[in-house]
Amino acid sequence: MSTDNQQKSAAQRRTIQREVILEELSKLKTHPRSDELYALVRQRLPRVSLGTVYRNLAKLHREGQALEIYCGDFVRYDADVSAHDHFICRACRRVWDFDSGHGHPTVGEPRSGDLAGFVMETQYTMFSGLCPGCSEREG
Amino acid sequence: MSTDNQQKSAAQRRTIQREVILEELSKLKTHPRSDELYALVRQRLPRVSLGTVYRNLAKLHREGQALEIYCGDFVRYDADVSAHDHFICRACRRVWDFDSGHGHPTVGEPRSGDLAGFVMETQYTMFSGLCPGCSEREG
DNA sequence: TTAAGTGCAAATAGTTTGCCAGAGT
DNA sequence: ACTCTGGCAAACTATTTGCACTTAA
Repeated sequence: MSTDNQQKSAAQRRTIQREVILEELSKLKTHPRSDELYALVRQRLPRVSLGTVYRNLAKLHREGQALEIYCGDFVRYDADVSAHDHFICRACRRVWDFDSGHGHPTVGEPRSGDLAGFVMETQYTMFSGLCPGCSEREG
Repeated sequence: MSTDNQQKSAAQRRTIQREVILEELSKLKTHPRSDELYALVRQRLPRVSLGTVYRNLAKLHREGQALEIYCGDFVRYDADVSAHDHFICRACRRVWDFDSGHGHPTVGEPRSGDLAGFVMETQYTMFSGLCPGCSEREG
């Protein structure tokens, strides 16, 4: 009886804010924090609020247009949603893209019987250690 | 000239608090949050404070006796520090141990030249999706 | 027209920290 | 004794949310 085939997802409106947020995020390879991205977006939209940045990042993440990287203290964002992993420096906490070299094996059925029933959707590997700069500094 | 061969790490004192915290954490396979662990420890040490739980968990983590699992909203802890990965349910946010089946390949030299200089220390894979209970509920 | 989205500010909540008393070695 | 630790409460900070106003469709 309904005219749309979408389950019931509310209509999405195109806004300059979301557009600029995704554009600025896409320019970066640095996996910015929300406040770093906020500063950039503000240069183009001086009246934008941090709340809007958060709301749109969450939306972009839900739609699969952005990755959320949990770093403990905060979240970093990445507009590159292709299959890749990350390296986080334990000293400076910056994040790099990292191609682990063993690819992204798709996990089929888990081997142990007691894992039956789990629906696997995503997987991703986090590497950590020291980046070149910090490894020099720390010896 | 110094009598100890430790670099300068302050003397570690053995305290009941840390002992109980590690004991309770070790009993669990549920990767508790700090507040869940706090509730358990409190049953044995009613006057313990949440700050103490946090301080000791951080200490245990530094010493390699506990894992910190970043779940976005909060941190979960695990006393099993052997090589294993985790599955997090995106609906109920609970965490399970998960043996991915492809082991923990040690990453040798990164293949791309521009990754030279990175010191790799740890790596670990996070799986996510729906647990059996939530997958039933959500269809 | 109308409801999704925004700006703003206040509220949340997990975690950290300063301070002084208490306990391990 | 000498200091690392703990208890307590206040502080911090990343993130979320309520509300009235805008604006895309």
